[in-house]
Amino acid sequence: MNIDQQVELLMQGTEYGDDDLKKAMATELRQRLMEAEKEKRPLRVYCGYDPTSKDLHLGHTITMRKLRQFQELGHEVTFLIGSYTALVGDPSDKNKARPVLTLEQVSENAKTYTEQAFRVLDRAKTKVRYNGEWLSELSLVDLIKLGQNFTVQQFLARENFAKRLEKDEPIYLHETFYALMQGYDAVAMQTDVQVGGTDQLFNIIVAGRKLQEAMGQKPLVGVICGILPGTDGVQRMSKSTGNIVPINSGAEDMYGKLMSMPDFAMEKYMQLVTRWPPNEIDALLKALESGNIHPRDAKMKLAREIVSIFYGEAEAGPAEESFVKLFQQKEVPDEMPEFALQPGMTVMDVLTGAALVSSKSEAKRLIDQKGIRLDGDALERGDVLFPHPGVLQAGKRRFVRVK
RNA sequence: GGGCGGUUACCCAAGUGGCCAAAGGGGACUGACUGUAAAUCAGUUGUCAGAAGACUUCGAAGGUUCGAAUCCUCCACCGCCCA
Repeated sequence: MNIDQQVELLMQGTEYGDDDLKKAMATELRQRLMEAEKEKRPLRVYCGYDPTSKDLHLGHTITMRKLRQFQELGHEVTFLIGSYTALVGDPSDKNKARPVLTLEQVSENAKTYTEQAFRVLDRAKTKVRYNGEWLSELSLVDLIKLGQNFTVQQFLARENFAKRLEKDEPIYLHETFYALMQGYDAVAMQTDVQVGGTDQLFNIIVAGRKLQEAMGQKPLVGVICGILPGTDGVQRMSKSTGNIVPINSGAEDMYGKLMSMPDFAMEKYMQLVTRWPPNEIDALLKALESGNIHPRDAKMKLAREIVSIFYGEAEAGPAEESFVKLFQQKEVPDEMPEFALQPGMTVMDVLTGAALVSSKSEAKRLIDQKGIRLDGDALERGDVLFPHPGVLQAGKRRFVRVK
């Protein structure tokens, strides 16, 4: 791959909210790549992760995919765990302050976090580090000196702070440390390239570069990845919005969740999560536009690609088959939880016993709405004896085999 | 430290003594339609009970009242302004 192709690939799916900035970064990236080639050294690339939760979803993996691209081009990738920054909580993507984690929670989360990350990253080529390594060494004086590089106005100009200010919501002093800490990460690791989401724009472009310059380093190139929308196609994928595609919930679940995304979200997913090169994505998008490919089929191709990234082709195939069977041919899934029917049990007993519903009221509602089916036939009442063993279905996607 | 305001169900938000299980919106869920897409239509959205009804809920705890989300006291948390 020549340098221009590399730049195109690495800039795929990036978003700077400003064309000039994007061009500038692309140019700088190109220069760095050339330098690296000439000096026969890999670029030092990193992305930081705050292990605020244990379970990763697709949104978390966007930057990992980007790191992977760097790895495949032979660069040195560091998976940085924000053991210290997590103590602060990044204010970036929230209009609220984030809860602060304890060190124990951080290290516990970090473990499962990296494990899942290696489904995308090449384990052998990834360095894992914790920013507590250097941040814990900083003295108060050091911190003050870092702070001298920034003005309060710069922080207040940030969208998320400005918004909170506008709405009279709290902005805590410690939140402003986050950018300093992250900027210092870049300095400590003498970073060439930092990868992050658009919510990290300020931390990377302002804080990281500025501190590096102040410390006499060459300012890093920021590769700012676009934000992945959730299964609703609009809002950023996040647990609190409830629109996530978890990466640890099984191939079938992932396939199904991906198929439920709106058509218009496909392009983002192609750019941000697949392994497809830019030209292939273009071709697929063109085929979609001209009607040469049915949107559903494109989505199936997309879902299969993504599932196979995380589970391998061996599991992606069957996941697709069972999806087709289940939803296109309306058959019941092959595997589902089982529930042992006891003599004398009513429909209600089974529904609550098998945890298909969270309350009896909910069960009654579902029954009234014809949402409870046994072997395909809607059950009319909850207070009668359970008719016979079979497949009990609540709504579209909750199944239990009653034996 | 002083002055003022806020805290309502998953979220936003109305409600200032009975007609409040609590308007409205969002979200979610169910059904129809479908490509588990979008859009649309109909419905549901505290718990328990076979409609009736009962019980628990409006930051926490006490109190006034026949009756409180609404009034009083105190506590906690938050914001704004002044210092």
